Amino acid sequence: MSLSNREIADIFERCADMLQIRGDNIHRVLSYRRASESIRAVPRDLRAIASESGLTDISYVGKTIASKIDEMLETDQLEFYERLKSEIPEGLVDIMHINGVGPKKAKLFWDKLDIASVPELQTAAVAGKLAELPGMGVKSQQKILDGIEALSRQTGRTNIGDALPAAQLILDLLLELPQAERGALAGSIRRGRETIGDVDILIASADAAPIMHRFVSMENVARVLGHGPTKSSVELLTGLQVDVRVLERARWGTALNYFTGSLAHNVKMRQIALERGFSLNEHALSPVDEDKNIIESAKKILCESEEALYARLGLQYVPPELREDSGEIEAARANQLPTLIALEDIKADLHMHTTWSDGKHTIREMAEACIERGRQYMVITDHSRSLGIANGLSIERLLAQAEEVRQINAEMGDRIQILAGVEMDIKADGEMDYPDEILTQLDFVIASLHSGLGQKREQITRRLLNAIRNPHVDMIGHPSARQFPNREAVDADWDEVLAAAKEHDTILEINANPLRLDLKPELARLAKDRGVPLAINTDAHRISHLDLMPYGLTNARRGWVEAKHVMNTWSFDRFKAWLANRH
DNA sequence: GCCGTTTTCGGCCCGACTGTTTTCAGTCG
Repeated sequence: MSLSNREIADIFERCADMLQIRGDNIHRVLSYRRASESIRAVPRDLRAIASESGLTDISYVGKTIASKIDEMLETDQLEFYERLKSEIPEGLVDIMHINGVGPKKAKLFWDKLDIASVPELQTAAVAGKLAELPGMGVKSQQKILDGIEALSRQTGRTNIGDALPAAQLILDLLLELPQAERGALAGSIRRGRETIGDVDILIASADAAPIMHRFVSMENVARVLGHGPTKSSVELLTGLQVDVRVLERARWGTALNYFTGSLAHNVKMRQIALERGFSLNEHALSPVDEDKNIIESAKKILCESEEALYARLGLQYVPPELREDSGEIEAARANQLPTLIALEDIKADLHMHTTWSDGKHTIREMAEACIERGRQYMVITDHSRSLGIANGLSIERLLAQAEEVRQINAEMGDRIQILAGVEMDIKADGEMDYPDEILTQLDFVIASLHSGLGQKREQITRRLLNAIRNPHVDMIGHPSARQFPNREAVDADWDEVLAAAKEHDTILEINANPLRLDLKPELARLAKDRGVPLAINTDAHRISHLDLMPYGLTNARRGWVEAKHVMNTWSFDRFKAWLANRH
């Protein structure tokens, strides 16, 4: 066994927590946190990076952390972490993750009451022992009990497909108030992350009280976590936490930028502001003196729009999806940000299901729905015979379906072009689910992994390569097969997979379903950098799923993908010519 | 512990809110 990127990132995160409890320098703690986040986002195997350009190429990985990574890759453990564990009980890290408890409180409980786990803390709280501690009281004790309960209720982060509609409803509700001048979603939901910790909403208004009141008294509020004059937080009945902040319209640009994040992006923004003689916060750009102290007498610069703020700092406007400190600041400075793909660029959907397998609507119904959504062409791609659970198509049924697709396509005239395809299983042994002579009779073939997802890297990689090298396979569907919340991406050698896809001109899909979003952004970025053709598809199993396309677009944008990288932005004639050339 | 379009040393965000305080500490984002 060898440690994965994720496991290594987890270890660094726990190191940061323990160092913080121990009271180490906060910037040292932050270094470990930043390194952890950075490693988590790396799409390639750390081992490959170590043997090539070197681990310090990863941002926030310096000499010390690089050598710690090396140690983990070689020995599967980290001496530094083991030492910390002998010093700080691991349970304190869990305690620190309770809402309302930080490193100081965790250490206090350990020092004074010898508490080293969440259950012990709960017992002490129920017995009323926490309230007797210095700086604590009955309310703090109750808050901790609530926090423990919330922790057990919550399964972590919320998928964007659940969070976004819920957030949008609340925003719309607040914007109905006459006092609300404008409003927006901020935070990770605006950046389009796959999962959301909590929802941030900003409202511009000169009269905050009615907005705060309306927000905390919504009918779907489970409990009010905070209710101040300009900021309130609630937990919804679904367990999702939502924060609303009210601010002056004149400060909208700085505030929206600040609360959109990411933290790492904001840090860089502030650095650039300082270079230009300003301290930047959510309220304004404030002129500073040589010692970087704010000059109180100087006039502060307010920004009513984000565009104005970026312009003030000499930067191109950075779309929210790029704000992860992964090169966007440098690109904005050099005026070299990409023109990200947008929904209007999409001309087709290359992956959808019908009643022939596990879809809910007929070919004709899906076609009409695609026409309504402005698609110029589409591919019907039901499941193949091995996927029995999804009513996969036998060879006879597959060919009969292709016949029906062509018939309906003829009926549709020039309203839309429908191609006959299939989503074929890459079987667990690496074989394709249909023989070549059947595949030649189809217009478009997707190959996907649906089984044997826990196989070892060599085996998964070999299966993907088999599919990519098959001359009849045009696209790999949801290549990593990850699914939120519980199914991890398969372990594959993505360097090899991308190289093969490039060589054989095989499309890798960006699956738009919010439970998949696969390729993930980091891999999509790597793929387009290496010249691999991409496509963004809904994988619709019913008409309403066709509207999930924007999630795929957002995911692609997070991978710096432009329209020119994506095949289903092509005209039908160009796409058809590409297919003809392949087959 | 990391980082460098002022730098290889000296920075690294800080304001709102809560609960405990009686002027502030801790947490959060």
